[in-house]
Amino acid sequence: MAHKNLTRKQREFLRHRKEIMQTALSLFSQKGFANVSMQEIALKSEFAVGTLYKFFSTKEALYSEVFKEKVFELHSILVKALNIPGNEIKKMKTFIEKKIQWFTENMDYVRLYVTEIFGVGYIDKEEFSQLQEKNHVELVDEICRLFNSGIKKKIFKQIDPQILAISLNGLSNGLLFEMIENRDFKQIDPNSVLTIFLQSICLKGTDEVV
Amino acid sequence: MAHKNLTRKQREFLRHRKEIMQTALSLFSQKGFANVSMQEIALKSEFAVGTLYKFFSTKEALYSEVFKEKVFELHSILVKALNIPGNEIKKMKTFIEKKIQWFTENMDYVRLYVTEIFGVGYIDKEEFSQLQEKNHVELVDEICRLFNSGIKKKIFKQIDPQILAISLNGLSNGLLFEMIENRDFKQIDPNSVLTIFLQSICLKGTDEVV
DNA sequence: TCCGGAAATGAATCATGATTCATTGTTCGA
DNA sequence: TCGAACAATGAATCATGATTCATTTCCGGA
Repeated sequence: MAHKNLTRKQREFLRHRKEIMQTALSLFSQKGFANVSMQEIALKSEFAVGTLYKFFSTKEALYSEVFKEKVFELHSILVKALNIPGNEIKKMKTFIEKKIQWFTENMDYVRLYVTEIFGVGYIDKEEFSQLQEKNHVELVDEICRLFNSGIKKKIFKQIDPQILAISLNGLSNGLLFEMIENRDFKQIDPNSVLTIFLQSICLKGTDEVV
Repeated sequence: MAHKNLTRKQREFLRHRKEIMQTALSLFSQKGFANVSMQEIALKSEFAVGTLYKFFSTKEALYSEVFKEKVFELHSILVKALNIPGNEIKKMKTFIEKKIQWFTENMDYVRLYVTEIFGVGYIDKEEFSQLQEKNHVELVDEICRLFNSGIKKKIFKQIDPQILAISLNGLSNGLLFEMIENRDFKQIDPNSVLTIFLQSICLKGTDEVV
């Protein structure tokens, strides 16, 4: 990104801002929006309360920034995964793997994410659901494209790609759900579950194709 | 349940209690724990604030009661669904249908449910996760039993029932996820998704079996 | 009808925590 | 070195809403 031609002051400003956001993310993730006070964020980030307000006009604004940054991060990882070089099955596997990896690494954050998505969140509803909608549609489209091309190549059976996209999304979300709900889930390899799904939509066995 | 041999006073007490809980459920579901005040619950339920405290020692306690009642309701519906008369596929379908039906009818509440499960909730963590753990294990066991008996009867392929149970749970949860995240999801018939899953684990086509 | 105690009431108390702003510290060009 | 402009500080303010409790209302028996 544009990082040159900024004065030292400006760079410092940005660095401080980022520091605050990181602290806030970690606290919000651990304890949820309502259970974190500005005092606490100030303390941990080693700024004064008043200073936080120099960067973010309200607690909600801070939260919103922090939150949206992560949404973008995840979305871009997923889209990227669907576009790696390789055949359709490779792409699907990468998609799932990346998703699971990200969720695993950001499990604390995922809680916030779910809370917001499910509508009892703290971010301005209009703004967020619009963003969310946009991402969601984009992703489902991308997955549909994947299935379509797989069907054309006779790798997949001829099933409505829309339904497949949602099944895939649903299955992977469900797994994540399971992982989070049930901490000792790790004994189970997500791949084995994915395999079941693949078996049902692939014309041939998956191993020979990958 | 035991409802006779109570004085009128006692019955009235119970009725009032239930009324408060219903109001609270509806408010909490719509706006989440943090965004509902005791004043508001009092107003809507047509009792005075002080009265609420005659029934529930704190706001958390009220919430907890309301919340747990619903958890029991869902759990008992699911267990019942797995034990209707019929073959294994019939049971699975009923299970999914009942689950989807309940989630659909209680969509507002589901938000609370998810929030709690994902750990940023307001109910005493220890107590709740113990209850949740118990229910979850019970359910997975029940589903495993189902798959085992299906495998024995050669209706299902020979796949680790534990993995199947989690896949099924994951898939149906994921669908619900999708339904809630994306309001216009209703265009898609959950059965079509279930069918994909069934195809991959059934030895024969499902239609002939049901 | 009258009385004692149970039940209900809601204004007042109190705790928490977001937000403000007068004060203090820092930077840097003259 | 000096001081104007900018940045940081955190104690004080203020709003919200949970909880309490002194008072009132209700009820059943004498």
